[in-house]
Amino acid sequence: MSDKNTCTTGTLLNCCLYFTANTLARIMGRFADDCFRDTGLSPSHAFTLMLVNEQPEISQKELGEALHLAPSTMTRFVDKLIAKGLVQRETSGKLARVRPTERGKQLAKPIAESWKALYYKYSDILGEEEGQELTRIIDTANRKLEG
Amino acid sequence: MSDKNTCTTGTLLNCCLYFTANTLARIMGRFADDCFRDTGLSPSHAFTLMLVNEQPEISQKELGEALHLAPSTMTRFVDKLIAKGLVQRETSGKLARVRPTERGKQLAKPIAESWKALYYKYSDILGEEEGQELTRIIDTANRKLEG
DNA sequence: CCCATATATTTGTACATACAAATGAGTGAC
DNA sequence: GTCACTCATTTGTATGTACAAATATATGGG
Repeated sequence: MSDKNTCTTGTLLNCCLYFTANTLARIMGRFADDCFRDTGLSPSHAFTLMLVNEQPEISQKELGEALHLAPSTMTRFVDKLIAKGLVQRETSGKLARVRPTERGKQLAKPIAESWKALYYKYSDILGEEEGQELTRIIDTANRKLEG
Repeated sequence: MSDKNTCTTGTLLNCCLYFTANTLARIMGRFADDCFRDTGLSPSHAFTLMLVNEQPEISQKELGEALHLAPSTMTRFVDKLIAKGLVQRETSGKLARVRPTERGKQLAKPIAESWKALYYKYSDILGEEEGQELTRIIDTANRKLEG
């Protein structure tokens, strides 16, 4: 008769995908914050810069699509990266294209390393195979849910 | 040779648990916001009230543990529920116990219904079995990751 | 050429959440 | 009984993210 099996709402919450997904996201958020701390960027900003480094002149719309983030969020992200001197925004017509500065390019390697550290951090706990499997399953669900 | 298989960072992101977990959480957040809209509460606040209704005189610490949220976050949540006249805070010693008001109790049913609607909303897309399976897998991972 | 419409971005504002520091309350050693 | 310590809560402040409304640019029909 473990506590785990009594049917209180407390445990019922764990049967709710909204709830478990949010919990996982917050846990991973803490992990990622730790790993990316020495890049001086939050994980999302680091990912943004990573995409910009990889595809210079990418538009903000494209960034938003790649990151599944709202347009206004991309504006704030790019604003912040500009403030840190890591990218430039070049508005050509109605598009805003984003390009890395030299300092931005130099961050490519530290970001890649932080990202790898994050991968190992959760893989060490979940097991590498299981971690990948979990990621794959969630990704598949995301595609379905996004319609 | 679909685009899906080219190895750009854009697709690599989907192999990152931090990224996929966050994406899932945001998608589910939108679903939940929709479903809970007519309760007048955000999903997290609704869950908080649900726990209070189920275990009157629960302490904020216990609420935080059940919801995996930081103590300061619980203070804000309870503040908000008080402002809406749904719960009362009764500080006895160093503990803050929370109890539902009549209006809070009346919300129990609408909240339960919204919750069920949320369940069906994602189950319809993922399949009920698959949704449950996904939830279970994430919950298991959460337990491991929380240590 | 001008209007209607569609598209990309920006701005104002708001919400959920967290961390760190401050407060307030109980507890055990002496 | 007081001092040191721990614990629950609160407060100040900051971050990430979103929505809705505003703006700016393109585009196609007349």
